[in-house]
Amino acid sequence: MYHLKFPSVPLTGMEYTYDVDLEELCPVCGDKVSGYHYGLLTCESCKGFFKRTVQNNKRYTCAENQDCKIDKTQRKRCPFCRFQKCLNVGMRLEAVRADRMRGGRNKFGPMYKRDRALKQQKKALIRATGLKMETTPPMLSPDTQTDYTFTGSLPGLHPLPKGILHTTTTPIPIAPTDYDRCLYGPPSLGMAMPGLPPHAPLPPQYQYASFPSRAIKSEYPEHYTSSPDSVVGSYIYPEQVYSGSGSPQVPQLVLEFMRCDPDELQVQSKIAAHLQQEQSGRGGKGQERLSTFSLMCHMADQTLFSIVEWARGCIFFKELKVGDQMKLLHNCWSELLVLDFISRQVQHGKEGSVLLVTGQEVELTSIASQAGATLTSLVQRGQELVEKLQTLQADRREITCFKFLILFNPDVKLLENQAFVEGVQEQVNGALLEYTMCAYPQYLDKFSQLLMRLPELKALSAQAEDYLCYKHLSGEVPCNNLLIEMLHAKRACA
DNA sequence: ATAGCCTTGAAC
DNA sequence: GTTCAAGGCTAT
Repeated sequence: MYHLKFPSVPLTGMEYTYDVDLEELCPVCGDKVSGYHYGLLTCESCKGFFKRTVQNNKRYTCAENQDCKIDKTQRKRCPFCRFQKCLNVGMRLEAVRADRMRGGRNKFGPMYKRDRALKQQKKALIRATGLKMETTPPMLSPDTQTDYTFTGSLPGLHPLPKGILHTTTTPIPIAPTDYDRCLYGPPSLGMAMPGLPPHAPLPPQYQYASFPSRAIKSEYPEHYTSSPDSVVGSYIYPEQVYSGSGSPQVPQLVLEFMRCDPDELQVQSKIAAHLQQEQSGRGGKGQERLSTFSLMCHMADQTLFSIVEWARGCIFFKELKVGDQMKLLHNCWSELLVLDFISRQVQHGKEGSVLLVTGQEVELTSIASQAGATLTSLVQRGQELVEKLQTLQADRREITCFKFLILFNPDVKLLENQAFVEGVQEQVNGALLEYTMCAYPQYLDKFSQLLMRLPELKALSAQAEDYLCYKHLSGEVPCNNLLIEMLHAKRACA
C-alpha cells in the first residue's frame, strides 16, 4: 500500500517532485477535490461516504483481503477498504458532528487555512525556482503513485524484516478491535496511553473533540494525580542521592535512573511485533504494504509510546500531577525521540549505517539515495551529533541523565509545580556532574561538553518536528498517531 | 447506497 | 456581508 500519501502534494520536504496542477485529486479515490472535508481535501463523494459511514455507524466487511484498490471507478465496490483508506489518509472522525448541527465552522478551520497557505507558499516557491524534478506518470491512480519522499522500501530494510516485518502467516486479527478504535476513538493521547484501557465503544461521542488535552486528562486514572501541595523538598531524596551503598563511583540518583530505563531488547521486540501486526493487517497476499515512510511513522509512534511509558513510570515524574506531566511531555517528546535514536547510534551504531529501534540496520547511502533532501539532512545532522557524543565518550548513564534533563524542563509554561521541576533538574545536573567527575576524572570539562550537546539536540528535534508537521499537513502521516497528537498539542500551546 | 447539488451558520 | 465546510435532499 503506497497510498498513504497525499497525491496532490508536490513536495517532499524541501525538494519538489511533481506537477502542482495535478493537485486537485482526492487522496482516497483520485476524483476531483471539492474542498476541505473532515480534515483534508477530498472529493464530494468521499466526503458523503465518510459522513454516512460515521453518522450511521456503518460496519462493512471486505470480501477480499482488505487491500482493495480504491479509485474513482471502483470506489463503490468495497466500502470497507474505502473507509479504511479514508482513515488512512487522515480523514477525521471528530469532524463529523454528533449533533448534526449544520453550517458554521469547526476547530479545523485554522488548520485548513494553514494548509492552504502552505500549499500557496510551495506553489510560489516552485514557480520561483522552476525546480520541478519528477513528473507523476499521468495514468497512475493514487494507489500506485510512488512516494518520492522515501521510495517503496530501503534495501537495508530487507534482510532482517523478512521474518520480522513481512510475515505472511499472521491472519489479520485486526478486524473488530481496530475498527472500533478507529471509529470511536479519535486519536488521543488518552486512548493512546500505554497501559490504559482503550475507550469503551459506547455512544459515539466524536463531537468537537478539541485536540490536545481533552481525552488526555480524562483518561488518566485518578491515582496518577498527587497531592496538591507537593514541594521540591519532599520529592528529592537528599541523603540517598549521592551517598549510598551501590557502586562507589556512581551517584545513587544515576543508579536510580538506570533502574527506570526500559530493557532495550524488550522494547525492540515489542515494537517489531507491533509493526509486524500492522503490516499483516493490510498486506494479505498483495505485495503493496505500507510505504517505508509510513512504516517509519509507525515506528516513531511506537517509540513514542515507550517513551511515554518510561516517563510515567520513572522517578520524580510519577510524583507530578497529570497536568504537569502532560505539559512536560508535550514540550519535549520530539527531543526524547531524537535522543532515543541518537543514543542508539552512539551505543551500537556502525559507521555508514543507522540502527533502528526494531534492530534493523539501514545503510546511510540508501537513505541518501531514497529519502528526500530534508530527511537526509536530518539524518546527516543526527549523525554529526552522534559523532560528537562518541568523541566525548558519552556513556549510557550520561545519556540517561540527558533524558531527565530534557524531560524536567522548568521553562515549560504554566507548570503547576514549576519549583519541583526546577529542583529535579538541579538534582540531575548535580548527579551528572558528579558522575562525570568520578567516572572520567581525566576529562575535566566532560560535563560542560555534554551539556553543550543539549541545545544542538533541541535544534535538531525542532527541525524534525517541522518536517513531521509538514508531512502531516500533506496528509502523508498515517492517522491515529501519537506523534501527530503531540505535534498538535505543542503547537496549540505555542 | 451513492453522489451531485442545496442549505446553513460561525468565523472572518 | 462573505466564506466555505458542515449537514440535508434526492435522482439515480
